[in-house]
Amino acid sequence: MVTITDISKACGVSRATVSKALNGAPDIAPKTAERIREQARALGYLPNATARALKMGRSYNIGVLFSDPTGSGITHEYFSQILESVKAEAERLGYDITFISKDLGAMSMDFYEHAKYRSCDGVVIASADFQDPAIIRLAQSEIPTVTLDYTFDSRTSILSDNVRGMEALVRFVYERGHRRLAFIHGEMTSVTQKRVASFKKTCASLGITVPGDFIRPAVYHDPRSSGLATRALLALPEQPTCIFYPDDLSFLGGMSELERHGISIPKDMSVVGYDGIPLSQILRPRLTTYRQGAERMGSEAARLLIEQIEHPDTWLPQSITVEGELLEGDTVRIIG
Amino acid sequence: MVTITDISKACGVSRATVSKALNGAPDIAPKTAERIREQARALGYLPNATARALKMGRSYNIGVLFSDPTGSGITHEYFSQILESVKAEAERLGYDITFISKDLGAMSMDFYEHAKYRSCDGVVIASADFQDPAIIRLAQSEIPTVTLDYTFDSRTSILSDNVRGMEALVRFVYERGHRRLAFIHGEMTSVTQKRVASFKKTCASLGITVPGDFIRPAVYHDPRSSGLATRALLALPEQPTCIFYPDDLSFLGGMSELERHGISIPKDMSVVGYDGIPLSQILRPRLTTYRQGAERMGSEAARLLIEQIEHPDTWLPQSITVEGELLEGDTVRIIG
DNA sequence: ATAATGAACTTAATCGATTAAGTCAACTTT
DNA sequence: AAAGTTGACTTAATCGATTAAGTTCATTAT
Repeated sequence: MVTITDISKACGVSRATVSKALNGAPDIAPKTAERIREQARALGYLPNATARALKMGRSYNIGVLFSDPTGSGITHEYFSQILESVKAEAERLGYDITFISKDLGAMSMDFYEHAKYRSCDGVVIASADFQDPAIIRLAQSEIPTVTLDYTFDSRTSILSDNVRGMEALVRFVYERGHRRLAFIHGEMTSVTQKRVASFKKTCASLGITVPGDFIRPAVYHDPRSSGLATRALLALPEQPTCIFYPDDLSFLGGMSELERHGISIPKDMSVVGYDGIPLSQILRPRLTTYRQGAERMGSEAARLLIEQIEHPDTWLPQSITVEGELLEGDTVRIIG
Repeated sequence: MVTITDISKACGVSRATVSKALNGAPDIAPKTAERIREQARALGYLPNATARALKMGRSYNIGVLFSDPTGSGITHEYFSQILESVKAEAERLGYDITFISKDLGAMSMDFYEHAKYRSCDGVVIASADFQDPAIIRLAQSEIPTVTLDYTFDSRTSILSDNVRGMEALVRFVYERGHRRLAFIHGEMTSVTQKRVASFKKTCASLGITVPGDFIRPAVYHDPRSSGLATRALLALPEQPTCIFYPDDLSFLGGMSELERHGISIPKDMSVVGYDGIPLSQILRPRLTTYRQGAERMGSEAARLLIEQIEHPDTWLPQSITVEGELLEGDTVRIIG
């Protein structure tokens, strides 16, 4: 491995001079600096991030936390989009990313300890159980964090516009004549609460009454569970004309169930999804859904985290809401 | 930050003793070791991976390289499954993972330089252009590597059983009476070559003649391109009875195109995919496809890489082929 | 009683890079 | 000419942990 010592010997200067020259310090003669840089290139010198991190107390490495209780965090298209854009933005700003998990090999550590152990300059908490004490500990620690879709007190977060998204969907189907709307929702997280509340509120403001059994619990990203919820809806004496699914993938479970009953979309039943993953627009019929700005959420998360890392003293916690957009597919029939 | 120095002061011993005690060195009196461990716990001591890496020349960090030219490496379900299982296995063995990319912030470095810069103990090359000189440089460097779905000379690799997979699919549709098979394939990588060769060979051995225009080029994971290829096939005077798609996602493009022509699956046209991503089994009709053992490929990649890292002198390059399985969906009609 | 052995530590160097403080010669200022 | 200033370096400490090579003292062997 070529180190600054090798360069210093080759150039006949001290290691300090080499370090300064390579970092553009002002007290190095231009031609010395040039000679040093030339040698560094010739020898194939690469700075050692580890040594630099140790001395500077900055690793230029940020942690990313995906702790889906179901264990399939990054395999969901929505989250992998977020990961991809966090990664891209972080790299653009000179940071690498490392996954933060519980338990590393034999040592058992929690998220906070793992982040410290790896000297992460900050952590993006992308998908997690925000009630988990280990998550709370991390979010309340001295480590800069940015959470996605959840806000901890006095901490920075990136939020998807769940309230407006749901409102847009309800208005969209309302305008197409639907009055009997059923909503299958995911686990009762804060996001879900916002969506349910927005669904109810928008319905109410439009004069739509939603029967209690039109609101059905299911599990996010689980076609089976939304299939069951769909079946329950179909068993009701009076059926909805449009079903809201917790997310695009869940819609697929509903789709199979509807098919099994010989119900065709959108002729016999209208449906809308949520997320707007690329798949939703490849499917036929194209799903009407609300596309969350996953890409922007990821890049904003990385950007804000790094700003916070680089200006810790002047940092003011903030929440950014990233707007999405309604994708008008072919799964909502016009009634009347 | 609590360091071994703090512990050494609290216990009235030298830092060396603390280090040894915490690492279970044999020359520390059991009760001293216990006292030190007790203090470490009480003070909330966490080892510093950075310092340890600097001294030991081992970072317990492995790089993962996903460099899809289309830029959407990890957002594909197949690759995100691999990533997830590489991550899980690496963590189980005490390693963290860091993404390796070209260009980090202002510094421009290639993959090899990036891996060195971060002191990665090894790199899993999961998805890349294996002709890229930067990839070749990394794969031929002194850094331990494991490649997926490609073998560099004298290097370890994990291969998916493309030959057997394709053979299984051809035999499957053959047994159901199909004799006119069309194959839409992806970009001509080594994987594609294997699949095309296996397709042709199996057809030949079964006495099936494949017209030249039944073999169509497209692009992996691109529904649009496979849609176009599908259209071209439908324009032929004599059409196939079964279309092989390059992958499950590409099938979706074909599906839309077939639908547009009023062709129903599998009544009017049979199809098979490749990959066996979870989505393929959620769709209706369930896709007949060959499931690659993405999960095992990822965990084997991590396992072999780490073995290689930990026993560099006795390491013999090897290639492991991970078997997949045919998923019998509902997209192949029985003829006759 | 003296030497040898071994257990239980400590000393000090080291990994690679950064940086505050110091040195020294050349140049200005008065 | 003496004093001050500046430019261009060097010295040496430091980040936190590891480890080869001592050191010390108690115990055992001869």
